[in-house]
Amino acid sequence: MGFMIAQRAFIKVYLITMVEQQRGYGYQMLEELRKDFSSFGYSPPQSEIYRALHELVQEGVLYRTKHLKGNDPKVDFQEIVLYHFTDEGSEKAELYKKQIKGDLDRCLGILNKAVNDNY
Amino acid sequence: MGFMIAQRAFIKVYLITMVEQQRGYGYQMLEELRKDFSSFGYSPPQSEIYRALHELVQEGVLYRTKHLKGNDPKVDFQEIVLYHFTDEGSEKAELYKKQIKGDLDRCLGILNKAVNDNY
DNA sequence: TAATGAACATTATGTTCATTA
DNA sequence: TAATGAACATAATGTTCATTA
Repeated sequence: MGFMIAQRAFIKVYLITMVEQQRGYGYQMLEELRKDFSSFGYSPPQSEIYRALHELVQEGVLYRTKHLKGNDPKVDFQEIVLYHFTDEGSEKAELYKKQIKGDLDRCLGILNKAVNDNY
Repeated sequence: MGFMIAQRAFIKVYLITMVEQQRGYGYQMLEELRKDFSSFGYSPPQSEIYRALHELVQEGVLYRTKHLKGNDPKVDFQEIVLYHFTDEGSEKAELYKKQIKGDLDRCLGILNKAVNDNY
């Protein structure tokens, strides 16, 4: 076991939740997370998002589809990658989330204890 | 800023608190921390304790004194190292603790948000 | 085994670069 | 600039070894 939860795992859980809600592609999720956490002074690095997504694909949780962003190819032909659950993906994802939930609680326990013990 | 608090910083705060309370030497503090956190599945590695203590000395917060562990040198001549605050040490330590408190709260905020958002 | 310390190895990250229907 | 990805660099750890008044 490590000390705190790994950033990667933390991000993966968010990505899973976002895919559940059909929310967007990598860059978009990155922006959303950055916005959501900016008040905490936390800005997830771009590389971590993509690494996390790649891992989820590797692990057979997600698969990818490519699309053009805009509907008018003349104006906007930027390619984006959307993510979806594979057949066993939803199940795997839930298991993973459950595991990470334990980790989050563990970290909360440790940190709360530290506050109690030292302040 | 990083993601979670670093283990080193976390341990340093505990060491400072322990030195405030005159509790023991490195190995002993290690054992105590391990015992305290065993229920969380967290066992701080030995190297981190010593590294943290060395850093606190480097930073001018603590200084060291060497002693023999037992009072009877025939029975026990194991050398131990005790730590004390330097003149400016207490002040520095309090500042450091204050800083880390902010970090702890930040981490708690992030983790609680994650639980709310994903579960 | 207790106690300290250093050396070594590895992983998780952060940073920068490359590419573009 | 938006979007994706890979490459590179480094810091923070975890693991093992050495030493012992």
